[in-house]
Amino acid sequence: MQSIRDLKHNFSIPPPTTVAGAPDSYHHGNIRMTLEDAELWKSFHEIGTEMIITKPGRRMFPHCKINLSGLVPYAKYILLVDMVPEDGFRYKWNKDKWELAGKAEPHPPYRTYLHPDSPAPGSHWMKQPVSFLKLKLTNNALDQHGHIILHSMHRYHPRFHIVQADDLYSVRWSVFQTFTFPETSFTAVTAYQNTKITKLKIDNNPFAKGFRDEGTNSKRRASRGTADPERLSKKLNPTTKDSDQGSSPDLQHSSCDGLDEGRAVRKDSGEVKEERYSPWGCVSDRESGGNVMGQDSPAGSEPRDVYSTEQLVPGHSTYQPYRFHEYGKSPSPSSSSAPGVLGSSASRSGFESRVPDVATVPEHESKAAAHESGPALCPPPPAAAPQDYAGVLNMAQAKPAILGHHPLYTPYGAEQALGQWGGASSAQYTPAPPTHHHHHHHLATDYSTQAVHHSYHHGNVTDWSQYPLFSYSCW
DNA sequence: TCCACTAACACGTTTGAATTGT
DNA sequence: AACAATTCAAACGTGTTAGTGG
Repeated sequence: MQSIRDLKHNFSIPPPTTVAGAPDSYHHGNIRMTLEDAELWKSFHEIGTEMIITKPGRRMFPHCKINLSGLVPYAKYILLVDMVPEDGFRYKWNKDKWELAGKAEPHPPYRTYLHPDSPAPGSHWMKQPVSFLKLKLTNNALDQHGHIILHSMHRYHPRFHIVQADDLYSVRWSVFQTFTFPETSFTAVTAYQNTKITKLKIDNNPFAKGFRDEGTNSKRRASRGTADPERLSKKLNPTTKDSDQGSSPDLQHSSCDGLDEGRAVRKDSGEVKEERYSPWGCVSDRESGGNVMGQDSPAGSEPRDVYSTEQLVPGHSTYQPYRFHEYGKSPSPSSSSAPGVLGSSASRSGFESRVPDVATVPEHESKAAAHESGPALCPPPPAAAPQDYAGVLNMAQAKPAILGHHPLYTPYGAEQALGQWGGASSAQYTPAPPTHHHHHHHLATDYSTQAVHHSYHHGNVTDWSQYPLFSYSCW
């Protein structure tokens, strides 16, 4: 194993790769996905995007918004988003740049965000940009709100998954396609490190508008010094938002993450990466990330391999290894020829794969689900019946239809569900049992129990499988 | 002392129920 | 009575900053 010293080797995060002549979108088969607000993303990417993660959960900014086309209008699809590590390292902000600070820590429970409109017909997804505004990131490994859990000072990038399925129960049997956009990579932080990023956020995020006025800041600063008694009392007011659990309320907003209305569709996004592995591939355990990446120089393309190497594609015997040249070379700004990326992609058939082992847990419907189906389903061996792959998903107001009348595993609605959440099989993260029921509107998969492998395991599966969309927990 | 992180803050934005208008 | 438009208070989403803990 390399020492941190070796790893550092004068390393610093290089300027983001500049996309030159890259396609503004990419499509698997007939499906085409483009990133909305690509320019904004790029402006952040050029500086080094940082996403704040807090205990209660924090939204992303820019937030993920995509355009879709090529879907079968009448076929139903489910959209999912998850975050995967960029590499196997931990970073630190030193002076004015990012530096390696060692190997990445074991990743916390994996969760996947389900777009609240899911499932919806292709026509619905295509008629306007699809935003994931309500997606929240947290650094709380014990989070019970279903937010995506990340480590601070680690780098990640979102993956967008499109699954053709009538409901979450058929996801496992459905064809899914995954897309990623280089410019959406970011470093998770608990406090902004690069002031340029802070400024960009303030200038572009409406919610940060209050900080554009310097006078306001100074004023606040002044009042802060004198612990105003009134303020303190105000804090005690029941109506005051609870900073810790306060995030739950937002989940109650029914208008969340819907499709953006009347928004102009921009298609000038940068190069689009596509991943052909199966996010649902078998899970071995997080360590592989470190192992795989740990050997390589961060400056090289290797780090990328953590998520770009060949993936298990259940149902496809012709799976081929695939590597993202560009994406992996963040250090080399020049390597921007997007064509290479696409060119390197293997056979198109590889883009599709079966989605196995999917268990869903629509939160806001957890109660109903619990009623209908009762407690968690603890399935038999993997690769068996649908129920076998009970997973934990935090769903943002997923349509009740998703649950349909199928039995569900409810992480929040049912106590036992939570047990799975923490993962009896997860030695590292063992969230405390829920003390109360929540209406969870996020659908997230908890991968804390990654020891399980499904039977679709392909011969040359790689460590990629450690980043599945769904966990095979519950047993 | 340094670093990562947290909680409390102030304040603009957004939400959504109540109210008013057609 | 039904629906649309408007109001407005509460909740939410922000970056800041002092304080905490290792």
